[in-house]
Amino acid sequence: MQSVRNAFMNYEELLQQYNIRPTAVRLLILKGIADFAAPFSLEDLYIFLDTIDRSTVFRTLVVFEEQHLLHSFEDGSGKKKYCFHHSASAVSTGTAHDACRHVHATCRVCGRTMCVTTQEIPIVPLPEGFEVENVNYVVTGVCASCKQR
Amino acid sequence: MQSVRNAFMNYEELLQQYNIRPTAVRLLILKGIADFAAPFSLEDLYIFLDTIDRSTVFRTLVVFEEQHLLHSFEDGSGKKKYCFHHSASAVSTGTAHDACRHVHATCRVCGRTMCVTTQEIPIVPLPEGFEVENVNYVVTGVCASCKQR
DNA sequence: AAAAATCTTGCAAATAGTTTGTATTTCTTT
DNA sequence: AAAGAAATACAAACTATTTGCAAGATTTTT
Repeated sequence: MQSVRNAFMNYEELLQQYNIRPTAVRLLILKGIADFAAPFSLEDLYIFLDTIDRSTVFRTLVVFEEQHLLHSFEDGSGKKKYCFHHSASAVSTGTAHDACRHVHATCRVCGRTMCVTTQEIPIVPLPEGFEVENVNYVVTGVCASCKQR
Repeated sequence: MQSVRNAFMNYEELLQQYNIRPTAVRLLILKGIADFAAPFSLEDLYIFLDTIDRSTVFRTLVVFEEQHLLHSFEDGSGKKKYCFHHSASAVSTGTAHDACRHVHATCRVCGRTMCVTTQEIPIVPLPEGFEVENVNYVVTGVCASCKQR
């Protein structure tokens, strides 16, 4: 699979790869998402896109997540955050393997969340018989640039 | 420090240890909390206590968390969850060491969240200069008893 | 012990964020 | 081109949290 952040990628094909009908609005929303370097909230995206209705943005995010183009998680900010999958397995496997496998670091001061992709989330032993579907590991604190000030 | 779950503990002393004035309402709320074997939401506690106002319960939880008697986290259910610290370090150190150090497992079917205290959360390398204050590791899936049905 | 100051609580309402109902528009298929 | 299906916008509902304020309780000061 091509990288979702490749500057030369074809957004239309990308949506089709994920079995999402590439409507005009969805392409606009996808382009908007690609402009975010870090996880974003519904609000972030809605403000950025400006002309598209909030409920449309919301329902589009639901579709994108259902089709595993995005994943969502909570970082403690009170707003659900979304981001692209960083692995390339989503389309090929279509299974639970497309769950998020990286750590998120949220700065309490500036509110930004970063993806920590240098290492996968370490697995811990769980209660007997618990079937894992998703793992969410969020570190909260103060980022380097906020600490200087 | 005595265990917060000791059946013979003195709730009044416990609050004082955490620098919380032990009012009648706070003692009722603390006793209510002690009846939950697993993390609970504001709503859980409010319904359980029944006679105490929701905003009072809320503000009490804020105080309990500020004084590090409880910690809170999000498990993806949309409701903030609270639970006692499982370590005994809170009073003695008074530092970031009283942050939650264990994994939570949430069942998508029954909605319950369990504390996985068999092992501490494994540490991962973070961006240069990031100062960790809190770590939240939540596994979502289906628990053993829900899987049987 | 009374008065003043501070903290706590209950009630009501505001806020924030997400989600849904429905009519209209757009797209796809026939 | 017409019919059917899907997507979108607008409005409003819903869920959970949070806050303003007045009344009550507790602590401190005089």
